[in-house]
Amino acid sequence: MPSTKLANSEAKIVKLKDVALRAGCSLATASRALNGNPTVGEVERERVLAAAAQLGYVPNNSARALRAQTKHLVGVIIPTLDHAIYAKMVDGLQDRLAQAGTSVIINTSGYDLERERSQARLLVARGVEAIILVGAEHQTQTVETLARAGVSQILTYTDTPGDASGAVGFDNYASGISAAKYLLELGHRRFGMIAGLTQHNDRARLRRDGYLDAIMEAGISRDNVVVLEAPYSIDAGGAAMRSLMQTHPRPTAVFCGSDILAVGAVKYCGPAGISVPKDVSIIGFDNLEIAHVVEPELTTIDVPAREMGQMAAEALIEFKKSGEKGIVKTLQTRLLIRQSTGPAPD
Amino acid sequence: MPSTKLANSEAKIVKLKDVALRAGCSLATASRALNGNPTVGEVERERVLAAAAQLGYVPNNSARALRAQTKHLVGVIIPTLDHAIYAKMVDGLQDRLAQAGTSVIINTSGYDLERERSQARLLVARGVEAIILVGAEHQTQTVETLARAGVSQILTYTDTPGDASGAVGFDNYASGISAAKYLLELGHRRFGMIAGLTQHNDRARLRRDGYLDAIMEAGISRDNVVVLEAPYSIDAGGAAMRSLMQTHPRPTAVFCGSDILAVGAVKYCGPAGISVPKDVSIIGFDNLEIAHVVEPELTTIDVPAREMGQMAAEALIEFKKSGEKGIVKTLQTRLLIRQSTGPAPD
DNA sequence: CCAGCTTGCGAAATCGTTTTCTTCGCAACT
DNA sequence: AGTTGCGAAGAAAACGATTTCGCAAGCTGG
Repeated sequence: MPSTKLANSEAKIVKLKDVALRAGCSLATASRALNGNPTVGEVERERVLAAAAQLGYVPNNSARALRAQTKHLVGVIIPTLDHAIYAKMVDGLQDRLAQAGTSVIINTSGYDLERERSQARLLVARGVEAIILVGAEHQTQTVETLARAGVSQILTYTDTPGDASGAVGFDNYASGISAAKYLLELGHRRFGMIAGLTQHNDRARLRRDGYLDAIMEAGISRDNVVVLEAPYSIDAGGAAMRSLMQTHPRPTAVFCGSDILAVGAVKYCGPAGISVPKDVSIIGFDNLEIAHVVEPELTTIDVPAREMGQMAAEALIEFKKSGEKGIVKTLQTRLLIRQSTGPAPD
Repeated sequence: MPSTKLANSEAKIVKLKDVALRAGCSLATASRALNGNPTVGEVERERVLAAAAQLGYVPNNSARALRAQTKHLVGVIIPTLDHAIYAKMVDGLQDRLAQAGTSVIINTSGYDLERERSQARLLVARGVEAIILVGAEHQTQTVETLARAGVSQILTYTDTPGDASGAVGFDNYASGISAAKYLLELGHRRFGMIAGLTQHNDRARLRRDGYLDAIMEAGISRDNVVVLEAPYSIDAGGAAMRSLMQTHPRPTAVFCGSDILAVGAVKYCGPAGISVPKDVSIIGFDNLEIAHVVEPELTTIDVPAREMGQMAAEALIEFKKSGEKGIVKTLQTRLLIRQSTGPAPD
């Protein structure tokens, strides 16, 4: 019944038919003109384009998708938008995909792979053509659901695609190694690490393993390195640092799995009478803005998050064209030396 | 052919017709059964549901959306995901909307209203049923496009809905006043402000105006307050602070339109030999994480960003039910007094 | 000058649902 | 008995685009 609602009095939606009418041609021609089909003449095309512009025509995507079987829609599932590192990645992704006329639906899993799975299913129902995930570790059900629905997957923050269509990221393990090497060069011999929670998080795990392996490699005894885990929050980082500083002998260098943790660690030291970097060196990860704000400024490993998002978008586009699985784009992380690290105390 | 299914290369898509066939009923009945329409008998419904489950039926969202004109899809356009304040808002929004079975498409405008307009068009084309915008100032074309497409609009970060369907936010003007009042109470008489770029940004403008008006109200001469504008970045905040500190006589209190700017300001002071808060008091806005990290910790105005997102979601749901335009939900900002403010120097 | 090709365009089929319209049967009322 | 009312379910009409097919010119080459 038309009388039920009359909130929007003038809500006339302009359809392709209206455009065609205005341009004085058929629906078919209008459609072709707008889609850049070369079989339509120059004059006619101009007329259609002009009409569309004048009327402010916006094509109905559902109809288009229904008929043409292309939705120009991808989903992304990240742990949380709260952390700048993921927000930046999504920003880059979104930016690049928008240029290709593709929209992005975002879901957050809160580091919970179970929730990730249900989000994935939801996205499939929504008809996304592809999905962007973080990390290499996922439930087999997630992967299967996606594969069965013919949804291609791009992994980020990792350089090992596994069964996915592609991966865009960096070598977490190597990054851990580089942190260790730098600290070893500075003469440190007793190490600590505040890792993110490694369960169901391959990135946190690999950073830790790289760090540990490089230290072992240098002939340091496993007794001289203490590893703690903490959820990604400043407070948790501070708490972990406290535990670390209570061990005897205490480490002179601490590598943190994220700047968030590192900031917590640094902030703990001041009031506790521990000097950074004189008494203890601290390295972060991600190169967030806060790394620059905290005192002393944080030595950290820079992760090009925005580029990663952009390149993920490109990998996706590339994959859709070529159909070749296993595209890998590796980005480089860089150790940024600032003020939170220094030579080992005597 | 009776061969049930090829491995997983070419999975046959099961349509409603298949379900109906299997359940031995018509399309219409199958549709009704699946949608919980009460006019279908118990027995029939069970049969349809069973058939759908067995076949692993997933409705084609495009077709459904096309016919039923409901996509369970909303768009949000924010300036950038880079700033935690917006990321948090989106996070809250997404969270709450997901519970209602609605997905969110995110676009970023980079504080550019022109880009916002084109993003809006894109979202309309995608068929979003509503759109969430930031602030009250938008191009008339944006508003028109949305109105014409029958897309409801919810504004955030503002409490004045204008022509939109609703607004969820806070009183930027009043927040500016409260900052000024607090500084006046502390005895300050010469004021500075580092505002965000106020062009096309009503929020930045209102905060500034509230601040200024409250100061004037207290009988302070306009000569004793200097207002600068800066893009939202730490460096720009620092640069603005430098300019501010070079005026004579220089302000003893500075209000910044964002914590980002305030952090830049605070960071500038240390090396410049200016003590915060002894020589100059600084107030931020947003209560970002960095406000807590910088030394001294920042007095700031807390903006409940995540709640704002959640409430925007609720406003939207409410609006869809009632159809009443002009829902306004006002949130309270709070002045959080920390260490970057103190009594005016003698 | 005509067969054969290309080009430009319109009519109509199509995508997979939801929703209206209709029909049918049966119980209940006048 | 005839009519009405009602619940359940099927047939067919939307929804708004794209795409297939076919037709009518306008060429070209033999």
